[in-house]
Amino acid sequence: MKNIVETLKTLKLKVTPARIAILEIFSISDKPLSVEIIAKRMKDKQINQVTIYRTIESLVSAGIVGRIDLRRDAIFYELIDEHHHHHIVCTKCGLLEDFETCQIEEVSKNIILKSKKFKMIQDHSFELFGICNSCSRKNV
Amino acid sequence: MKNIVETLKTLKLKVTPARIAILEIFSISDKPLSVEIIAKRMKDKQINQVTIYRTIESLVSAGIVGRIDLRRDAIFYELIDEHHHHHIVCTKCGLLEDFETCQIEEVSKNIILKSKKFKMIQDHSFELFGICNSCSRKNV
DNA sequence: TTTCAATTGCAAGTCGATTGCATTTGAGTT
DNA sequence: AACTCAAATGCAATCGACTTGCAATTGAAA
Repeated sequence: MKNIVETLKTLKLKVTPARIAILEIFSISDKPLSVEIIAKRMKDKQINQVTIYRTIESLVSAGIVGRIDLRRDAIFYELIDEHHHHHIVCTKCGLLEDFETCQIEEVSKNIILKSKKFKMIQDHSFELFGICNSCSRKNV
Repeated sequence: MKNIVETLKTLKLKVTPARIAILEIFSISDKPLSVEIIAKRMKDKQINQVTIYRTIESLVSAGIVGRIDLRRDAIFYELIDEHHHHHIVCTKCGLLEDFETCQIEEVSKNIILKSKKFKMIQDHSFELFGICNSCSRKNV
């Protein structure tokens, strides 16, 4: 992500402390984040948790943040950047690994061509769930 | 799904009214169901909503029911049957369309071969999200 | 500097899902 | 057929992620 203020202006979103802070946190993180995690990383700044929820919602609507269901306690979010990727999640400990695949886009295209009820896809989910090597060894 | 009682016995699960009722509902439904929907379809039978939650959990653990996040209010579930499929979801009205694709299994295999932190995948999510033709026309 | 919709904080509320506990029950054992 | 006990169930209470109402504040355009 380039300059955060510029990005917000381009999107015609008001430049507010909450948006800047949250986008900063996203841009230095290489992992999807939950509202709870974001709140912890903002402890110094005085920003209400409700504001985090609403700010993220505005960023999702603006199309620069994506929502991910990792089958954990809360919803996770991450910046939608040029490196489109997906995740493998450990169902025991939550460990994440990214992977990139361009095949999903092809699959989606094929599917939409065959669909009778849909002509256009906005988004997709594709996450893998397993037990990481570390948890496997622990044999929990 | 063949005989429900036989299935439960094979899985070493007790044959209880709740399990039978829920598996019956699943087996006549061609769509994923939420706990709320299942509860409605069981109004005649006297089965507590908590029991539905716990029964579904046992069926998920036993590996015959799968959990699906359709980005709706609640989690959805459906029988894991021979026709492995995924869904396109209308983000406006929730309309569902199934699709089958064997390509996802291939993609998963390729990914796991490259992974450093995982050697085995249990499950995956793959759903498409869009606006259905009907909602498009309404231009909401 | 004026204006006003958008944003924010606070408190309260919503609602899907979970938990504790006493009771019941399925199914193996005697 | 009676015995045994872990598993399953119902009820009430609770949790916790998320949402909403409302008044106060603020970003940014006029």
